Amino acid sequence: MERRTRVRFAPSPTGPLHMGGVRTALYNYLYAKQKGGDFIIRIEDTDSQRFVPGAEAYIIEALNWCGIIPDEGVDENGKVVEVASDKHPHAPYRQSQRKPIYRKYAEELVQKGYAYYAFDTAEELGKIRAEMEANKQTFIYNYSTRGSLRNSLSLPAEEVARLLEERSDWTIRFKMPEDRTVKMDDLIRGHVEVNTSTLDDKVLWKRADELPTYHLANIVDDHLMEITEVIRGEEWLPSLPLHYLLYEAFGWQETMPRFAHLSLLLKPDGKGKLSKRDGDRLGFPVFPLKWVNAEGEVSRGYREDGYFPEAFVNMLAMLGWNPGDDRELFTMDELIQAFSLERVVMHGAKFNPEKAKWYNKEYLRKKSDHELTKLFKPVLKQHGLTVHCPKCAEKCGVEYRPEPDFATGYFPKAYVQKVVSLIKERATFVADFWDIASYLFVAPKEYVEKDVAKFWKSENVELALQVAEFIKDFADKCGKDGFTKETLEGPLEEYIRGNEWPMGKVMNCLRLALVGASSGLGIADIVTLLGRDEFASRIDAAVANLGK
RNA sequence: GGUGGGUUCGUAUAACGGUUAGUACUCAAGAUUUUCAUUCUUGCAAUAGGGGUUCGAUUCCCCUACCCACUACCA
Repeated sequence: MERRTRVRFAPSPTGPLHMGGVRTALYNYLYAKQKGGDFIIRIEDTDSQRFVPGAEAYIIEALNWCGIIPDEGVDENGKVVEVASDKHPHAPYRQSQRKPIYRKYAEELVQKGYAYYAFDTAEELGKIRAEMEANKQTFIYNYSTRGSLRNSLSLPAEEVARLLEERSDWTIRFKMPEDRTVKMDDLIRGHVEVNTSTLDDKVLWKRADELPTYHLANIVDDHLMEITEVIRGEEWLPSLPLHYLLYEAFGWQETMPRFAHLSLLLKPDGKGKLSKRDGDRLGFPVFPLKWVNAEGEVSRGYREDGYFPEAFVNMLAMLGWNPGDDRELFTMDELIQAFSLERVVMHGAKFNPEKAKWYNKEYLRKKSDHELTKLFKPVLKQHGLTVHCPKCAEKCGVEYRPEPDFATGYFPKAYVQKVVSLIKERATFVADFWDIASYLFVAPKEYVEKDVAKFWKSENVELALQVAEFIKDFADKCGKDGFTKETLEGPLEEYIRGNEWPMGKVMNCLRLALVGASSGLGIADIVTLLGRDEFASRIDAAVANLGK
C-alpha cells in the first residue's frame, strides 16, 4: 500500500540553526510538498547538557522566515506542539517530553536479546580507551570486548539484578552482531554495505537521566510518526547500519523509512565544513538570522544583512542540487515542482558568498518599486529624513506636500519611489540605495578629490555654468510639471552639441557639483529630480567651495 | 589508526559509453552611455594520477593520492 509521504526535520536545540541545517530542512520541505505529503518538525533535545535557551524558537523563526512552514509539530503561533490534536496527532514533538515512551522500547530490545545492560562508567571506559590508544590499539565496545566489560552479558544474573537496583548510572547498549554485512540503500548514494564487526555497541538509553540517545529516540519516533523518508546530513551515514538493525530488531522493516544522506556545506576556501568561524573570518553570515549567545557574542544573519528570504532559499537550493538544465532562478513553488533527490549531488559543496550576493541582486530587481520604496523608507528615516504619502501624512497629522524639501529633509513618497526605480539596477541590497543615491536627498558635503582634479577645470567650469543657466531658464519656461527628464534631455543635448562643447567634460563638471563625484545618474535625471532651486543652490555651493 | 563516503574550470554544476567537455558566479578585455552602474559581446579557465574493460571512457572496474564524515552515556 502506498503510504502518505511524511518527512521530518529534527534539529537539536544546541544553538542557532546553521545554513546547512536550513538546506536540510528545505530539501525535506520540497520533497514533502512535491509529494503532497507532510513536513514535520521534531525537536531532538535528549541531551540536557547541551541545551541552549532560545535555540528552539530561533530554529522555528528561521524556517518561517525562509517560508519553510511545517505541517505538523509547530502550531500557528510558532510553538512546538505539546498536546495531541487532529492536526498534530503525535504530540508532544519535543523528545524531552516523550521521555516515558522510550524506556519500554529499550527494555523490549533487552528482552529480545538485541540489547543489554551495561554498568561501566564513562570514566572507566575512558581509562581503558586511553590505555589502549597509548599502545596504538583502538578500543571498541563490541563483540570483541564486551565479554570482559561489566554488563548483563558478562555478569551473573544476581549481580545484574543487584546493580540494576543499586546503581542509577547504567545504560542499555545495542548488541551489535559480529561479522554481518548490512546492505543498505541510500536515495542519493545508492547501495552501501558495511560489516558490523567494525561497529560498536551504541548506548541506546541512559538510566542517569532516563533519556534515550539519538539513535533510539530517532528510530522510535520516526516509526511512531510514520515517517516515510529520512533526509538528513551526511554525518549520519556511518550510523545507518545501526539504524537498519534497530528497525530489524523491533520488527519494523516493513515500514522502515527510506534514507537520503545529504553532503555537507563546505568552507569557501580551504577544507572542512562550513563553520561559524569562516563567516567571521571571510565576512559573510553562516546563520539565517542574527544570533546573540550567552556571552553576548553576536553572529550576523542573512536576514539582518539585507538578504531576501527568497534569494537565500534559492541560493541554498542550488548548493548541491540542480534541475538538470540551465535554470537558476526558482520561486519556492517552482522548486517544489522541480526538486528531486536523484539530482542531489553526492559531494560536498563549497559555499560561495559571491553567488549569494548575485542571487540577492536578481531578486532585488524583481521586486516592485513600491515594495522597495517601503523597504528604503526606514533607511531614509535613519538619516534624519521624513517621507510621507498623502495617507500616512494624514495619519501622522502632518500636512502632505507633493514637492521635496531639501532644506528640511522632507520627501513625498512618490519622489522616493521615482528614485528607487532609477537606482535599483545598481544595487545588491536595499541598504546600498543610500550609498548610491544619497545625493538625491542631501547636497554633497565634500567632493571626491580625484574627480575634482580631473573635471573641475576652469575652462570646463565656465561652460558648465552656461549650461546651468540654460537649464534654469528651461525650468522657468517649463514650469514645475513640464520640467521632466523627457522634456529636458533633448534640448539640453542639442544645446551642448550645438555649441560644440565637449559633452563629457561639461556634464561631469555639473555632475561633480550635484553629486560630489563623477558617478551617478544622467544629468537630466538628477536635475529634474532635484528641481530648479536645489539644482541652482548646488551649483552655487560648488563654485563657492571649489572656485571657478 | 579503523570504517564509510567523495573527487569535472578558482567556485556551483551539466554532459543514455561517442560533445569543439556546456551553463552560471567571479575575473579580464571590448562595445554602448554625458560619468558611474546597467546592458551586450568576447576571453581566461576543468575531467586528481595510474592501470584495466571497450572500436571508443568524464561516465564502468581496480589501485594510489587527496578531501570529508564517523569513530562519546553529542546530536
